[in-house]
Amino acid sequence: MPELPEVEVVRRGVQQWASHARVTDVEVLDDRSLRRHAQGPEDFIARLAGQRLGESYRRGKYLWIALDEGYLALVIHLGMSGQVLISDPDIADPKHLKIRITISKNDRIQELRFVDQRIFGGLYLDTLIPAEDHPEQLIPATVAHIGRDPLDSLFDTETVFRTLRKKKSSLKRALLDQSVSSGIGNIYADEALFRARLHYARPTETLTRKEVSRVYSAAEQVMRLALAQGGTSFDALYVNVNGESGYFDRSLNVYGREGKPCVVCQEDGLETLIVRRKFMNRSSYYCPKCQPIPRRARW
DNA sequence: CCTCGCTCCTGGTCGC
DNA sequence: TGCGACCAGGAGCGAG
Repeated sequence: MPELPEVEVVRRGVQQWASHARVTDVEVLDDRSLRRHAQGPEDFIARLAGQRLGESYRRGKYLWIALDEGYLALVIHLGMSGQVLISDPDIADPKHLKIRITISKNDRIQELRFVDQRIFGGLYLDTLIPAEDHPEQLIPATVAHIGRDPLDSLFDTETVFRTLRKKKSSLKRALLDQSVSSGIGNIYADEALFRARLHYARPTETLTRKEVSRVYSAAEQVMRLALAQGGTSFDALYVNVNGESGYFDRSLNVYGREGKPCVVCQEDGLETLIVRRKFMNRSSYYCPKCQPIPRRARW
């Protein structure tokens, strides 16, 4: 499943191959992949066709390409299984192809193909508005409520700390809450908690500034590591913008490691086994020794 | 306003 | 071998 590092890889690919190209044709093969585009496929096609694409941006797992005209952006969310492929038109359509955007750049015709098996992702056109905390930056209106992600240079730990102190929730729930900070999914939430030696059921209002800093720094670190390795994925569904799979599972220390020894404990000569628990209807992995259950846990 | 559980969707896997 | 149950999960939405 695409996590933030994969989305950043896709953004870079889109920037290289699609930015400053002209849209010559748009084909919607499955209306369900037009997420949130209430006006329907005809409107999407009519407004996108003929446009010149501008720069590519990202916040959390939202990716968008600004259009040269009209303060509009083509917003892309990969969801669970979305892929963006840049292909020559003579290459056969892949399975689950949902939207085809034919582009022309330097007299070369290519296709930006949106492929999605589970249809949790999708595309839509949205208006660009100034970001509230930094009005020089433009952001799609539907993405404006999303917090900055840990890779954003304007990400502010102090703001997050104050937000968490006011909340009555659990730490993992807050990590996954996209209005607090964006781009942290189930996998990186578990990895960040493990590295910060904090338990997911820790009540947010009891967190110290130091602990908040630790867990978000950990999230940033593990995502930068993934990015340096070309994206995290152990799901063959994920393919980057040029159609190449990314692999990174060896760098995950807890996620998916139920019953396997904790790598930190192992260095101390202890054999603690990673535990899996149901939390928020999702799997959570943690080390019972490194991440003890807090005295006043909030499930 | 805040918190939290439900829901969308498909394909792979497992037990009987 | 067939079939149903279950699992994976981002994020919007609405109930309380």
